[in-house]
Amino acid sequence: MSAATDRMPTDPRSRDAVFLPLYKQIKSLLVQRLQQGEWKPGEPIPSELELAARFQVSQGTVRKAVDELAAENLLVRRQGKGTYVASHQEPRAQFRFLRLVPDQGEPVPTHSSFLACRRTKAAPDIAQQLALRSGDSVIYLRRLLGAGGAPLVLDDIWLPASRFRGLTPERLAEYRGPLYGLFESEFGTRMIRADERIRAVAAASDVAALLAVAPGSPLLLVDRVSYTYRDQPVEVRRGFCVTTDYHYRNELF
Amino acid sequence: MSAATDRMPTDPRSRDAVFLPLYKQIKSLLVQRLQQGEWKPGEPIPSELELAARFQVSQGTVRKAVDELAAENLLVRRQGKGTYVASHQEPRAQFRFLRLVPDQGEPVPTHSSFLACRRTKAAPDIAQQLALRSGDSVIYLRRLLGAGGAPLVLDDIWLPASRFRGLTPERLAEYRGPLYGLFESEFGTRMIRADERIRAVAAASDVAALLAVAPGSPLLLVDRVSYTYRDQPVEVRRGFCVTTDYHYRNELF
DNA sequence: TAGTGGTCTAGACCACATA
DNA sequence: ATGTGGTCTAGACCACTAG
Repeated sequence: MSAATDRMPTDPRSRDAVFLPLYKQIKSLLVQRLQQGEWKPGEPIPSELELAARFQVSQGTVRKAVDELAAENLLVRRQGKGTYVASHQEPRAQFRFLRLVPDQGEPVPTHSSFLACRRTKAAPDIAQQLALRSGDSVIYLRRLLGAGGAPLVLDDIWLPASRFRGLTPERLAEYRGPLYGLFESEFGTRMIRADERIRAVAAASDVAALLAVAPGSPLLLVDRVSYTYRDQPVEVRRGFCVTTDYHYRNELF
Repeated sequence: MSAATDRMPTDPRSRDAVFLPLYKQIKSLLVQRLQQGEWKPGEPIPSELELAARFQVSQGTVRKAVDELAAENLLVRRQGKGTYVASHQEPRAQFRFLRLVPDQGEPVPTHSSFLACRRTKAAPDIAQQLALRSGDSVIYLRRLLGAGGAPLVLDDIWLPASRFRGLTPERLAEYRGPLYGLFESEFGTRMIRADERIRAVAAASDVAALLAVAPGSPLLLVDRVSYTYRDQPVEVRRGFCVTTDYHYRNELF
């Protein structure tokens, strides 16, 4: 076969003829299957040779598609074993979204307690960020995260109710592990990436009380919007962080 | 030729026989040449075919090495033209290390004024971060960054004096453009990556005065260590940021 | 021993930029 | 028309894992 040419000729009839490489198309098909849950987090996907046969392309083309998905943390390659759907359950991925680390020493296991879990109507700004209509149902959570006895982060979280139907205070109380692990295993929603906006603010009195700091203390405010496959927003999170013994780490490339 | 085998046999004599792929070796050679300044920022490197001939490997192997260096922002590929050494001068790379953006609207050009530029001895913590001996000479800069008339960031910067010999207040005053652009074109030192530690602090009175905020106001404190090729630390920077109309943006993958 | 991903090669052709 | 990077293929062999 003569490579890409026969498959995707630049069509002279369409005026905005777009060249889409084969491996991008394969990549898109793989994401589609991930989204549909054909392969679940933690499970292996078919081998490269099998995928190549299924999609009628060479192994090299499948490889390039899988390479990119692995680089984006959607898949995890394991030499000699296979390629697996990434999961928030694996310890390896635990700290990918947790940037707050102690100034000294190793990260200490955190303890989370939920102060609120209820269904409400989305305020305009929350609705907009979740790509919902204003007034659509959302689930609101308030969570206090502590490390080594001291309060560390107060999170307000909003989730689209449609996607997280059945998320109750009881489910939250009994669940152990990261929140994103619960979301992916219980609700089939896997967080892929997130955008954050960070600023310094003075602690309001209610927040200060919960975090056991003086009102007006400087806090790190982290506004996050999380996305699942295909850039679908699925979580809005606002966290107030005490950064006296912790800091937000970041690596710039 | 029979691929990797003949070139790098897993040596049974050495007990910790390490398999180093050919393309990793090529990559290392390319970084070495970049570090030595054989090709300067903004300049093209030889074509893939020429590099393949020079290193006696196939084009595909060179390609894989270059692909990784491009992914790490050391090189920039331009289809039909060639592969270039990345540069802080290009507008494309301007915002790679500038994460502070306005809450609304497009980034406004900033104005920087230098409040200090002198040679001193490195304090222990600075020396340690720059991999120097305590008491080695460093250049200390203090810079006030403003946007749209209002002060935005106060930066304290420490640089190893040996690498930046000849950096004077006059040179700083007359230079236009990003600081990293000056470093790379005038001192042959190109910043590759940086580690940051972020926290919220209350403004001390002197800092508050310079930033035109009330003492005790919450500020974003960004501690940065920048590295050049081969993970050599070359800059320590401590920035106090006013985040009332600006925020630090971050993307998590 | 078999199966998986990882590396390397050689060659063909395409898209893009420039002269 | 030429040269560059970009895509695709087919096949060989290596490293790693597990039954």
